[in-house]
Amino acid sequence: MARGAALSPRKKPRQERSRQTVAAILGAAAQVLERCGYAGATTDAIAQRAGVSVGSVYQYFPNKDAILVALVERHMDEGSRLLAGMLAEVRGKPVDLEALIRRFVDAMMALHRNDPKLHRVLFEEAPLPASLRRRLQRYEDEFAESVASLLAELPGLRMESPTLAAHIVVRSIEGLIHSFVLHPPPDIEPETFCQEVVALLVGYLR
Amino acid sequence: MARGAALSPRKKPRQERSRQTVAAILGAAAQVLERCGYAGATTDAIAQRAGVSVGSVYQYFPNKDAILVALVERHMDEGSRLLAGMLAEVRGKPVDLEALIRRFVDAMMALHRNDPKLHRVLFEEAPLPASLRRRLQRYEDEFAESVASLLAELPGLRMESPTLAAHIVVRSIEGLIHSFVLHPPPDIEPETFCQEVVALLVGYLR
Amino acid sequence: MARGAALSPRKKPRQERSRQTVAAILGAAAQVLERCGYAGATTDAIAQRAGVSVGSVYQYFPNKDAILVALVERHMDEGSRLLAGMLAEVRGKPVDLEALIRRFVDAMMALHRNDPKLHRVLFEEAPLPASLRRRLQRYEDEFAESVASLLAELPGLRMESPTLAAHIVVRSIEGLIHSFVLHPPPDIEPETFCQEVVALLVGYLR
Amino acid sequence: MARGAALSPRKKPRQERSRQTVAAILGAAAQVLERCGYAGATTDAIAQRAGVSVGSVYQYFPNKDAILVALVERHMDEGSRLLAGMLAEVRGKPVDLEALIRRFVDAMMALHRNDPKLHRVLFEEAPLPASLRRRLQRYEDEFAESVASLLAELPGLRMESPTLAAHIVVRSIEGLIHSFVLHPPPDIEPETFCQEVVALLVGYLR
DNA sequence: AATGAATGAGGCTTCATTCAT
DNA sequence: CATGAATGAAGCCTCATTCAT
Repeated sequence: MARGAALSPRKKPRQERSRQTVAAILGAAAQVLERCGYAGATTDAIAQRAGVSVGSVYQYFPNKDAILVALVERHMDEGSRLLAGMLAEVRGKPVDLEALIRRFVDAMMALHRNDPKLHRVLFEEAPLPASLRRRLQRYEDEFAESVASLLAELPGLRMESPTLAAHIVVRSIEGLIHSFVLHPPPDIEPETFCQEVVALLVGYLR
Repeated sequence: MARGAALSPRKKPRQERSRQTVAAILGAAAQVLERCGYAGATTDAIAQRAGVSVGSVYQYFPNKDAILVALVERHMDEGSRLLAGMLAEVRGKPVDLEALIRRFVDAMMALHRNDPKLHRVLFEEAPLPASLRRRLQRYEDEFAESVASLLAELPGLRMESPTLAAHIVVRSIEGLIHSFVLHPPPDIEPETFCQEVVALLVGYLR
Repeated sequence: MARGAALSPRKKPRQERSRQTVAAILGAAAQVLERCGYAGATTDAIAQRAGVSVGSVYQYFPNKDAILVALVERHMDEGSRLLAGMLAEVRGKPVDLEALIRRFVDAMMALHRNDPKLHRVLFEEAPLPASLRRRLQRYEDEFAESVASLLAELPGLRMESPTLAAHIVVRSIEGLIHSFVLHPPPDIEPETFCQEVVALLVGYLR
Repeated sequence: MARGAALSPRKKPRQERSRQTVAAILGAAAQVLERCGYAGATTDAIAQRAGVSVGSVYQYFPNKDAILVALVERHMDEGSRLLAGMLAEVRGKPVDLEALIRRFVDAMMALHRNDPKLHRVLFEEAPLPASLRRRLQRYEDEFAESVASLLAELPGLRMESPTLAAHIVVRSIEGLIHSFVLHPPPDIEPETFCQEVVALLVGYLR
């Protein structure tokens, strides 16, 4: 990891062609990371798979890690859109606990189903720069806070601390689904699994 | 990572001196991995910290991966001893569900508290050879099976599938504690957290 | 540096606009060379500072060397105009030795004062193509010859060889002023320095 | 040029073999620099000419510039030994001005005769780190100071400022010989040239 | 067995130059 | 003609591994 160096994209693509190139690079990086892991994702491999030359990669990203960061950000954006959407949707009309949890589980499942391996490489294997790690942390904390306030408003739940409960909820959903998607246990259908996760948390909160 | 190469220690250390050297190398590798991450753990760094020369490292390990594998095995051994001990202890006398879960949680906590960072590097960041990954998987499955049969014997639990339940239990404990140790949420004591995890699972199973 | 390639400007700028562009590029190259040294003077940097695209640079110069060569030629032209002017002025009316040397020193000082750093980069740091180096050499020899014949005509000088004397004169003036401008010794005024150089050479020739 | 980075040798060679390797690398670097200039002196070229692999180069030098620095230091050492020796020799017994200057000229000639092109590349073409440039400057100033005090003690010299005179002496000798060695003017023998330089300075100082 | 010097493939990055728009 | 995106050879450097001592 380049320390303190520029990690943000180098140049905003002005022409249409450039935007395509950047997209191709990010897509290629995702594929290569998924297939070969962090160590195997060389800049040459990424460029080749993107169908461009290394030079083009460096026209838009100051170094290899910047590609990674861009990818993580793309994932974070997607994730936060999904979760924010879910929260907004839920906040409006009153829902019962089970429906709430189920939505949450579904959203998380959707988030992980796309490319679970890439997710793993990106968030576990890759040595992300500290700043990005902090942002991730902050983001997860905020999300947990939202869930906490949501739980606090639900009637009929006995909790000592909504914050603690929210943490447990957020992290067990995240952890369970992550592990399920990455190492699916034999003979268990996703739907069955999701129902069980919902049962786990409803039992906990009620 | 050299794939498909020999990964088992090159030579069984027969003499005392050799055994010490191997231990020193493994200890050094653990420290370096913890401090510098996977990328920073060069063979030179490990050798230096172990107080031996690179040549000596290759006297006992055929390649860098083998060190990593040995380290993972050491951790697995420790873990399986801990968990097996717990299972044995529990199997003898009848315990109630809560006590059972609590023991499990405590064991897992003990497993992670030692050097959480090393654990993370070893099991998430490092690109373990496929064979080892399979062994880890198999081991976890076996453990889940043990838990399943244990649960099946407990009276008063309504479960559709002990296997599924065991999976949920094993993975949520593992996931929650892992994340708690690595990214401790603000203002939450370990003890409080453990109690909450227990509550989560007891609520689920009962 | 591409050796043996075409080094003369690719296309004579016929139109006003082109001439401006070429001038802008040369000016930019001078600035960039001065600020960033030879290594830092990339074609992109030059184009950017000139306010044109790299493509445009290559419209007028077949390669990077050609820019450098043009710049050196510009400097040589300026220098030879200055020195030729001085020689012409001196040849007409009879001057005494001291005035002659003083003029020479002043001209050389004027030549170096403008942008000493650029001068250094251009003539020392940059790997000029051999052909240009030869031209520079030839030019300096011719100039020394002129000085030699001038000295030969001056009465009252005892010299074994006007050629040798001229060489000594030309090169010591050049060398002293070059070094003075680039690494000014502490607490010495330019004027004082010039007088001293004059004294040196007058003492030598008389 | 690596900024602020380590430029001093990486590892003191302990074994005899290492010392040979370091010597070979420095020698090779000198040759390559001389033949190919700064730009052409790639690490691979140096390693190849030294008969070792790139890796070996980096075992002893942290980066390419460190080789250059070592070379410059070697030259500086040689130079300062030569000049210091000359100064010491001269300080003891009383010498007349001409003999003094002559010694100086001879020493400088000796310094430049070895590998004049390398000298040029090293001190003019190569972008030396600022710290080294300062050391060079300081060294040259000290030497000029020594010469100044030497001159101050000589009887029968009329100088307004020994410091200024010393500067003129040091720099004109250095400049003239440098240029003579690098671009020898046609039909002038070194001995003739040296005598002329001596004449120049004796005429100046007396 | 131990040492540490030597190896060299391979990764990251730059930048002169070309070319499609 | 101008633009700036694309190219890719080539340079620097690292580090797992081997080998002479």
